[in-house]
Amino acid sequence: MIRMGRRDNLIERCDCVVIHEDVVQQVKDKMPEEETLYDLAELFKVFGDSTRIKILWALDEAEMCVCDIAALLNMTQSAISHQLRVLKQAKLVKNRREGKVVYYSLDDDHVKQIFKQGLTHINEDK
Amino acid sequence: MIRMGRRDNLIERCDCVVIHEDVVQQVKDKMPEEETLYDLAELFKVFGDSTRIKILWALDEAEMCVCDIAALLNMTQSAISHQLRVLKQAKLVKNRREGKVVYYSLDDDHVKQIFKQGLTHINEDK
DNA sequence: TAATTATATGAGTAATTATTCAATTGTATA
DNA sequence: TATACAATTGAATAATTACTCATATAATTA
Repeated sequence: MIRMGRRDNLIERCDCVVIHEDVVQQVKDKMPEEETLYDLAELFKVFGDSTRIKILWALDEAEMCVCDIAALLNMTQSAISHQLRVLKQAKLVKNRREGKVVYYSLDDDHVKQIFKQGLTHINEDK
Repeated sequence: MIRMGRRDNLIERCDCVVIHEDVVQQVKDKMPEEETLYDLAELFKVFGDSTRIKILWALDEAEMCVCDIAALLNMTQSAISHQLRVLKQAKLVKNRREGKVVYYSLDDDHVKQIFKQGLTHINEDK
């Protein structure tokens, strides 16, 4: 039974016979670092919630305070605040304080580009 | 106390006084349909898992069978199969059967573009 | 200072989900 | 036909998470 991983015990947990060892090795060599792919997934996870998508879209139109966003999306201010925290940690939004009011805005130029790519895929399904 | 939503009871659940009613209304008019934003979030949710990101990246390099992917990622073939199901439902991958083996490949040209945009954001953090 | 308001935050809860495990399906072959 | 194997699938579980509720913080104003 041919199994891979002799070089670097690649497949301790694979429960099947390797079919195309050469292809696997080639692709393995081309894969980015584990951490890069993890970070990428973490970023998309932030985009993977409709509330956050709405917030990002809204902030792309105009700078808004927490209360405005809550009104716009018909949600509690607390829920919005929690999500803004997530977006800020992901460095997608920034804020500035003006008295009691905190204004949020986009902190990244690529947000709309990422949206566009996503929409292209969605609309492809005719 | 000025509250919004008179026109279309927008803010039943907002628990704060609206600060910038005009801005909220302007942004509201520019927001895409609820369904569009939901679909967009659903798509990014698929990208928001490192296992799936790895699978997509791998398939961008080469067509592979389930067993190959499991070996490459050092995971069980069952786990991979479950994730391939998710990716297929999202129309991101397609497959073809050749005897006992099922080969998977990308079903979308934009996957790499979406990756690139994401990486641009990540690498922006110096 | 006390009251008000905008925002943030921590704990709790319900829902979602990635993986495991066991069993099944589909195909090839001995 | 019986066996082997790639892949799929369903149930169970553990972990994550979006939101609520109550409370705290920060800034303004009476």
